[in-house]
Amino acid sequence: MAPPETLRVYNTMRGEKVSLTPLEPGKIKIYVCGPTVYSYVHIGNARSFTSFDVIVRYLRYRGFDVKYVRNYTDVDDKIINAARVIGQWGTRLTVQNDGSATLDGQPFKWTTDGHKLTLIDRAELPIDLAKQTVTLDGEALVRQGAPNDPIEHAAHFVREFEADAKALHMIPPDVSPKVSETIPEIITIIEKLIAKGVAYESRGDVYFQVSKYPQYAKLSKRKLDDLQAGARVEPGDAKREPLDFALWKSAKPGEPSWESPWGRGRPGWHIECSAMSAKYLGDTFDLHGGGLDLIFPHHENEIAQSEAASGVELCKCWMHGGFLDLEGAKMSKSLGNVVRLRDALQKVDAEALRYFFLSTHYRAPLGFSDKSLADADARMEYFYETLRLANERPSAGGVDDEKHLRAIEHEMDDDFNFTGALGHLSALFADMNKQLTEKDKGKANAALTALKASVKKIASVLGLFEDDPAQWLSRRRDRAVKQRGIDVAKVEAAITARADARKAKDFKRGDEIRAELKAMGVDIMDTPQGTTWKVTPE
RNA sequence: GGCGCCAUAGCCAAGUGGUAAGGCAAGGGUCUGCAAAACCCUCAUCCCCCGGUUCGAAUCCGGGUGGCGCCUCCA
Repeated sequence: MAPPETLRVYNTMRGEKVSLTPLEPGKIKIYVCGPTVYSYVHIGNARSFTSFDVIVRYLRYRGFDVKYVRNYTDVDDKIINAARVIGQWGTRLTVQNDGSATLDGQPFKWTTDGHKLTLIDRAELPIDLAKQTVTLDGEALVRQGAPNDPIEHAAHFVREFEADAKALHMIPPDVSPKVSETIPEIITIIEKLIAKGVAYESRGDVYFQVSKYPQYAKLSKRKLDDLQAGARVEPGDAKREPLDFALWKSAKPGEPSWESPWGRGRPGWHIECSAMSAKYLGDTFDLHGGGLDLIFPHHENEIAQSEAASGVELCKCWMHGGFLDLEGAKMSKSLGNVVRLRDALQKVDAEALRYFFLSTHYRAPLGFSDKSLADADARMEYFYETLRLANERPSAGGVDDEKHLRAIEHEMDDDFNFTGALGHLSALFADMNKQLTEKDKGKANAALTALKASVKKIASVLGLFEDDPAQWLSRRRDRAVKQRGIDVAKVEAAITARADARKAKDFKRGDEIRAELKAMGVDIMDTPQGTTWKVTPE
């Protein structure tokens, strides 16, 4: 399929939807700001990455040759801090995913005010834990046996991220560069900026001089005067002007550092993305993605650095994903209202979580709640139950389904309107169910074959329906059984007893048994193949 | 304080000038011994409020109210 001419994308720089015109016909180069790997990703992060996952999948579905780069920030203050905490307490302190924690094998209590993890009830220990606080941005993330090496700490959480991403059915990017592996390129860019007179060295640090770059803040549309007012100067900073930001930070003891023309040190936060995107995508590329919170200062600084260095536009179109909200507030590690992805995946199926993410447009806020998750899970059950029945039918040719695919493409072509597409997906499944009850089986099977083919195509875009339906349904039931503490043997005995009662025409007893099971959360279905049962998760 | 986003039925949520997708819930029906599942029907004369532009606005403009975000680390 030839890539369409009509695809429109909301460009934050312009504040409106623009036609996606690739720099090179048929090819799209996209850079997505990846995670800072100091702890586990939360579902807010996951929502954003899932959005770009579907966007990349759709661009490929549409026939574009996509090069997808998503970095890991593995050199950063947060990582250094997290590793330091672990170095201090080492293997003695662990906090499990369920919130329980131990110190030297003994359970202890902890609280968090959103910024600090406070250990309580353990004043007798060598460290005065009654007063001691751990600044981990609300994340009680301490893993057993972690060494006090920030790079190793980061590498560990890269692996954890990759496991989580895979569990959420995300496609891997073509390139996942790391800061620690891009140091030479970072140094080269900084040298270029110094040579051009927009950056300067000061006491082993290097800063970007914002006043030398007149277009600064064109993405976030701020006025320099306003920024000036709120600018913060750290005590240790050697900036010329408050708005200047660090490209290179001189090494402090215990921090990872590399040799540079300015002495040992490490890169500032923003320069890495400039270096990595240039290295893998060139000076100008098509799409740049990230969360809304990255607009300022991260992307703003990225633009300033890259464009000052290269003299050309960094990116044709800036895409920003909306936040995931928990009880009306943005989910973020610094607020402490965090649900980790891996914890969410314990409670709900990965595809149900994906469906939930896609149920609101990628730029809009998405409210997370147990109910919204349960709704998504119930919807996935409907889809999979339909597919299970449809898969029992033999394939038959002769019919095409264009209607649903075209409708979904129409939605997706308009700024990746996942949610609009999902509306048409409902129509597709309703059609499948109609065909499943159609009297003319031959005709129905031909229609179902075409509809199943459409589902398969859409599945590849949404990252849904990748499981075998029967297995998916079975896993869902297993999880619900476990959650509700249901005794499977008891359920099956009850079903047998009911079958006996029904055989004896004792429908009253049969219905009593049904009611008893219902009270346990078990629904039974009488089918031509016998009685089956299902459990709705709590 | 500065900048920006949002406000659609009981709930969630698409829809950026042409007369309100979809899902959940609810009510009715078909099927079933009864159920479940599925399917069908019903469910916003109207899109926070006020004013304006227009033949025509949920959609554009101005004002107001309410919520959120960024301005410090953040997807």
